[in-house]
Amino acid sequence: MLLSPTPAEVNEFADAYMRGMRSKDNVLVVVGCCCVEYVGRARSMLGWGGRVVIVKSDGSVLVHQKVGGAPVNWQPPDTLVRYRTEAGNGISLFVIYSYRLKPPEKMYVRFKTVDMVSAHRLRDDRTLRIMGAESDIVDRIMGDPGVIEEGLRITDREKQTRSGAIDLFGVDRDHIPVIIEIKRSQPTPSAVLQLKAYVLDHQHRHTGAVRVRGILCAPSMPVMIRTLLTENKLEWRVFKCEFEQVDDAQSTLEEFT
Amino acid sequence: MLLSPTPAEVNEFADAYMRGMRSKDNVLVVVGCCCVEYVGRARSMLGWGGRVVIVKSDGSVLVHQKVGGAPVNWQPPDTLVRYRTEAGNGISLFVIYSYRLKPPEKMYVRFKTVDMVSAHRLRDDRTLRIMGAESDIVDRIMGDPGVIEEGLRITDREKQTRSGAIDLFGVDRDHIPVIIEIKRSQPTPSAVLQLKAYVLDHQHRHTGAVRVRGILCAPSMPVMIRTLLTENKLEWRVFKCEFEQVDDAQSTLEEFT
DNA sequence: CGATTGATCTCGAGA
DNA sequence: TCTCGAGGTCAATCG
Repeated sequence: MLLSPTPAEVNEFADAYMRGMRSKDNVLVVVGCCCVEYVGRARSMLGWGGRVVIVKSDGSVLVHQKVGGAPVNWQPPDTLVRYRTEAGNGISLFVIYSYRLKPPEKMYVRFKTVDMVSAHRLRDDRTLRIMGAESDIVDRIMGDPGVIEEGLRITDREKQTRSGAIDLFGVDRDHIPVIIEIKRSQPTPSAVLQLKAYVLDHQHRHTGAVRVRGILCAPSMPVMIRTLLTENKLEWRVFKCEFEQVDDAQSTLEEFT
Repeated sequence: MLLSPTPAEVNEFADAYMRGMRSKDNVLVVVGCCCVEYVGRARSMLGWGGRVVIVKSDGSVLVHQKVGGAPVNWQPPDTLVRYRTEAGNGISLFVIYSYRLKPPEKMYVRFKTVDMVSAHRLRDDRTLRIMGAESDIVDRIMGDPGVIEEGLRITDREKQTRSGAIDLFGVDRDHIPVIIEIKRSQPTPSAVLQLKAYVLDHQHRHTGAVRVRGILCAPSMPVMIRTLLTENKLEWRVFKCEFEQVDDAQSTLEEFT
């Protein structure tokens, strides 16, 4: 860790900690006044300002401004990273240069001052375990079909068809078959096409005047999607699954006053 | 900046630098062994491991593992952040707790050891200037319609229809109306549907035997998309905007050997 | 390897 | 405030 180092010192430091095979677990953090230039699938320029830059040994580079959840500039993993010093306008600069070929893109992060640079060996073999995926929502609806429609009864889950797997299959209160397609995020037109394919497939297999309902179930339903559904004689339900517990919301709010 | 501080010291440090109105420009960086719990739109758990955590004064919290371009856990801007110490299993923990109401989600980052904590005042009023967005490509084509087709004349940009906004609208050399949909990245089936909707909408409004052409313009055109376009009597043009300079690609490659 | 799909997407424009 | 579409989307999965 160095405080207010010269460009040459940062350069030496970065090379020392991020080069070689032993650096697999290492991460570099640089805080200072820099500008950023990106050329690749698009092109961008960011003028001088204080930022936090993270370089990971897998090649990821992240440039964070003081605001915003996303990096203002970045390179993805498997990018080649090199450290340099540059002489510009009489002052010396520390440069993080990153480059990759597919697609061809490069990024320059040029520091005119560095407040702090530090390297850290991160020992970490854990991966994120996440709950609330589409399958979990299917579980929830199987457990309580009433959230979709009164009198609905689910008979199959992940029912296989030649078009793929139907999320849920059942019958409504009038004994009419219902095909339900579930999306945990905002549905796309392809979700409508998918549902339509299931319905058509079911009608083909049960040749005759069998009526089949198709319902798209998602947390939101854009107008374009509603139009597509209506055109295809399909239905929709807006359903969102919340995981937040209400119990400590109150006490939490009090704490934040 | 503190090296190997106790949980109480980190807590005091974080509070001191991140509280109050003067901290608007401040960013906190914490490196250490932590675990993360998230509950909200989904739910997740991440076991103990070394990570880099960034807290911005706009409320953003980012948890980065040693690999990957995206944070493993995060909270977006406008999240409320509080620092605490917790006693767990005989050891003391430093905790970054963040919470927001819409949508309700919370995240706990619990540190059992902290290698380094630092706070930085980032002076930065610059915003990213980006070139090559979809609108820039639309500009480019407006300036030189010939890249799409000889004799094409553009009459409208962002022309509003009931189905949404058409990127470009014009007439070809035979005075036949042309609707152009532009994608800066690989087109999806929904782009075809969108274009089809515009064409149908135009035909509905101008009832009669008015012929309208629809052209999808993108940097690549997968076979499936070509099939869909053909089925819908639509056309396509492959058009890509290059930004990469070839000049230093060679020298760059040599440097990385 | 490219093609497709989901995401705690993020972010910004427009109603 | 909410909706909706674009993104240097990213990242995982599938053929």
